[in-house]
Amino acid sequence: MKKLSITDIAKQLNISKTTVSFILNNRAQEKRISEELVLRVQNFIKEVGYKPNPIAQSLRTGKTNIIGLMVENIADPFFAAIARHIENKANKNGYKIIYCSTDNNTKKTKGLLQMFREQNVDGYIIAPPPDIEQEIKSLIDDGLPVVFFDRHLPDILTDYVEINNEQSTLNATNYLIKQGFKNIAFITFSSMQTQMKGRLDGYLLAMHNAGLKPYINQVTFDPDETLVIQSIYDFLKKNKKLDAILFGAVQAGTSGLKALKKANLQIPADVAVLSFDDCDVFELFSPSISAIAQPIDKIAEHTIDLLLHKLNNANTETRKENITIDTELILRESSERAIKEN
Amino acid sequence: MKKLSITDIAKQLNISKTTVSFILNNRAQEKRISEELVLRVQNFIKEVGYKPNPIAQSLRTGKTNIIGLMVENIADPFFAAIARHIENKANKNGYKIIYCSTDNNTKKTKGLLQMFREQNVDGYIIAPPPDIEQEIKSLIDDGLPVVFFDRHLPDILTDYVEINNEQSTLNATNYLIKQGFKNIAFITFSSMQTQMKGRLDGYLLAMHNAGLKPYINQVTFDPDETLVIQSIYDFLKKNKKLDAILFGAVQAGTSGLKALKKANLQIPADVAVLSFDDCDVFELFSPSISAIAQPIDKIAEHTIDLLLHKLNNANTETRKENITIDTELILRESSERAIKEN
DNA sequence: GTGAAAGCGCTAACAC
DNA sequence: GTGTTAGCGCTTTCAC
Repeated sequence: MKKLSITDIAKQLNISKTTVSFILNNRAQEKRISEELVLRVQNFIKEVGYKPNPIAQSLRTGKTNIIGLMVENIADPFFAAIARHIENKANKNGYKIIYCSTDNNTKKTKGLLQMFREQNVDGYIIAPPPDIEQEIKSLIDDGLPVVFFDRHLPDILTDYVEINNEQSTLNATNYLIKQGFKNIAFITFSSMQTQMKGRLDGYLLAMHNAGLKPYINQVTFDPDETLVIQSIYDFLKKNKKLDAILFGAVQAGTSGLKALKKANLQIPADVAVLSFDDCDVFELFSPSISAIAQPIDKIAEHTIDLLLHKLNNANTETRKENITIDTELILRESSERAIKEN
Repeated sequence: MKKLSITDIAKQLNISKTTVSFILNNRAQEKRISEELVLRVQNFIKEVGYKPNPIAQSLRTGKTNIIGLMVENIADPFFAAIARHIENKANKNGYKIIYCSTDNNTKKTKGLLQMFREQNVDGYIIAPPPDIEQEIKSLIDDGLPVVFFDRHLPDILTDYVEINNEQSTLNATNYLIKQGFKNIAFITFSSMQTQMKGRLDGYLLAMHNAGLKPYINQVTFDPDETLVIQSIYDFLKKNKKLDAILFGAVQAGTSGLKALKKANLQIPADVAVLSFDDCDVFELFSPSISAIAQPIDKIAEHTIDLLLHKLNNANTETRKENITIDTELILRESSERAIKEN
């Protein structure tokens, strides 16, 4: 059973395919096609279950109704959750999502970007890796809508959605300071990307304001978690005076907890813990883990909204929107000042 | 700067686009095009950076090089990890992935399936929801390659990759029995799908073999986790004799742990715990949580391999492959028989 | 108000 | 060995 084409429809109804096309694209009124014919066509189409071939439409119009989503890693719970929300809303608006994981790797991303371009995706949602400015610029120059999330590129003028990274770690660090902790470390992945820089800055500012000495451990990210754990473990061994740790990312946090376990340090008696990113099970830990929760729904919602808006208003406006969203500091047991027994 | 088309290439080289097309599609030898011309064309193409328009190719050939991936929920760590592996391998083989989340909802899935069909995806990787047999059958009848994973539909003859669900819970339950537990509950989501049925069967078989009375709690899945927790909590309150629990899915497990905390039950002193699906942080819990680990990499690898194979050997063979993969029982503290103090 | 026809970029049957 | 040409299914200009 071959699929019907617009020509088949036209033939069977003894009209031209132009007319069918106009009716299909809601231009019947504009083209002053008789109410009656419109109805006849619509009924017939529904009856035989005809659907226009989107590939032919794409070839003709240059629009694919596909959005390219580039996350760091789709297996990462944060990005997976973002992907879920974006998918929902995109589908509702007639868009499909092609995704890919950049691994935050510049070279890989260039290849993926090329793939998306060849595929002619209509718009891009990207958590950009470093040093990708040139390729993004070329995208934008060609009039393709691009929205960043989670981080941005300072040299690129485009819409983006971020959380208030600096304020978040500032608040968290201030809280730890108020609890009476003095030797507070910041453990994170080494990165010069905006989100990570913001988090580091917030921590440094709080420590500076309080006149405290900062302890920073920037771990090189590695897919092999044992290396990360070892690196944090070594840092802990070298800095025995630490009484609190702020983790700059959830992967650093969980690896850090494993390192703390390995070092046999009690939380929060020996060292208090607070991690960026909340995670379902943190409340189940003993002690439960304090966290800076990102409002993932909001981030995703704003991101896809921004892109859909650009998609619907091509070239209408060039104003770039930058949205900053607040995080929530969730205080649990791990960051409480314990009464030391002496 | 307009993109070049094959016609432009042909014109600039003063040859016909057929020749260019043949060279592009590696049919130069077969068509006996001179070595020299081939080289000239290839160099020119590389020089100007020409890439064929995949949409025009699709329209012409009916192939899109897109794989449709239907998971239950892309935000679920299991499915996200699967998606990651499939993406990797698909990209390496020149395929892109369009994904969607079915929510295990039949009606929603029908719509998504329709969307994929309209989009003309080349092949399907699906974790099928219930009652979708008709639509899948129609897919297969139309010659479209379909591979299931995580579960299958007994009435549909197609390739699938699953784990050994029944054996997994059989082993786990037997382990608990050997530890000396007598009142072992199985808490899971109510579902008649093959994977869930297998897990239930394994548990029942083990209990039956040991002459023990089964305690089953089949919770209705709800995105609002508090309802799940409450339901498990109620079950715990009604069955105070329980000394061990086997959870049939990781979401049941984490919700269950929250219910146990709420009920103020100590693990494993009051009740031992073992959960289907391992999760990064289970080893960090106090006590650490025992789990049945699915080899996600293997599942994904076999699944995409099966599909790629079908894609490359269209119609060559109709033999269906069903792959069953073993799980790993990871024993930690939560399932150890505690020495009760009396 | 409706239809003929061009053309989006590509592949491949067929001609020479 | 290479070129001509028909179409894949659709949108849209232009003519009537």
